[in-house]
Amino acid sequence: MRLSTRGHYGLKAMFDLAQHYGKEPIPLKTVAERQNISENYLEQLIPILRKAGLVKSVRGAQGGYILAREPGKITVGDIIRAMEGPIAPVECVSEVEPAECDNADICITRTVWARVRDTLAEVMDSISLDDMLKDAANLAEKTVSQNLTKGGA
Amino acid sequence: MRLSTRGHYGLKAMFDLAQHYGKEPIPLKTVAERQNISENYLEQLIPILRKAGLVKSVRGAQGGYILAREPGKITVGDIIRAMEGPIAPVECVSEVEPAECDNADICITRTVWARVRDTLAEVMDSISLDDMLKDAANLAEKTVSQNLTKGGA
DNA sequence: ATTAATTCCGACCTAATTAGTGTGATTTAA
DNA sequence: TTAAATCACACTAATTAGGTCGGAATTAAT
Repeated sequence: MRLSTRGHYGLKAMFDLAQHYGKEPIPLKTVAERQNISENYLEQLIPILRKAGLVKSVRGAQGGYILAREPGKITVGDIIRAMEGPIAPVECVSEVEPAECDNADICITRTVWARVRDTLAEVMDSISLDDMLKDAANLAEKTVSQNLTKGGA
Repeated sequence: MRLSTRGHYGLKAMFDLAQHYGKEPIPLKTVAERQNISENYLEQLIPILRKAGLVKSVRGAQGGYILAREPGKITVGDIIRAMEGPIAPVECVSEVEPAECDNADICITRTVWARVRDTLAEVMDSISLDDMLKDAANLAEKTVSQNLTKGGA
């Protein structure tokens, strides 16, 4: 039940773009450095996000990438589906084109996986990049107050 | 976000043992045939379940496997953890021995994965083999009434 | 005692996937 | 014109997935 680095790095990159969301495109090199990902590898991953319509690219000098929509309108689910394919603990309950199974009508494990799939989709679709930005802000605030407490007294 | 066949087959096998739970051990061959799994492969998987304390084996002729506890006391989570290792969408939020990460304190994607992990664990831990047996009974009943409707009229 | 059914154990195999690296062409702002 | 970028494609090493195979050890039934 593990994600590949594709999904992991994909979310990291998208979150980075969200943190620096504006009019200026962000070069991949910058994202790779900030997120500590191999630039070459990220260069191979980002077309997936582009083809999925999640980022826009600007070619040439001063070019880079920008989120295709506001951070509030991109969810973790969007990103993971793009990077890892449809959510499907097992093929026979894939969100798209579920594999045929001879005894699907009596298979109980199948209903278990369907429930897992739905739960997974629900939580991923419920978190947007904007939610993550807010979390980051909260976390930063707490860290500051912790530091104050530590440093103070 | 996909399960390997290990988890998939593991649950199938355990469900089969639950469906025929009693005093008599069930030979692996029977389970493999009923669940349509390669016997050789299942033979390689079942020791994992045994070592995890989920099934007991009886050697020799008329031997086989029995659930180590009542179906109500074995959950999907137990089985999946045994077959696939600790639940962890990414290593840094593994249920056991999470991998060290230099910037864990400020990493927001990490909190996302932790939430996914908890959701996943929650749903898997909430379903026991006994629940699955009950589902199967309900499903069978509906199928019968459907058949009656179809055949009748 | 023998046989047949069964678990148990470990070696082996092939194909696919993962997680990259590397090279170089193309585009474009400065 | 140059330097900073995206873009496209080929290559690779290591790991995992999903098995197969052969045979030893155990034990109920005959």
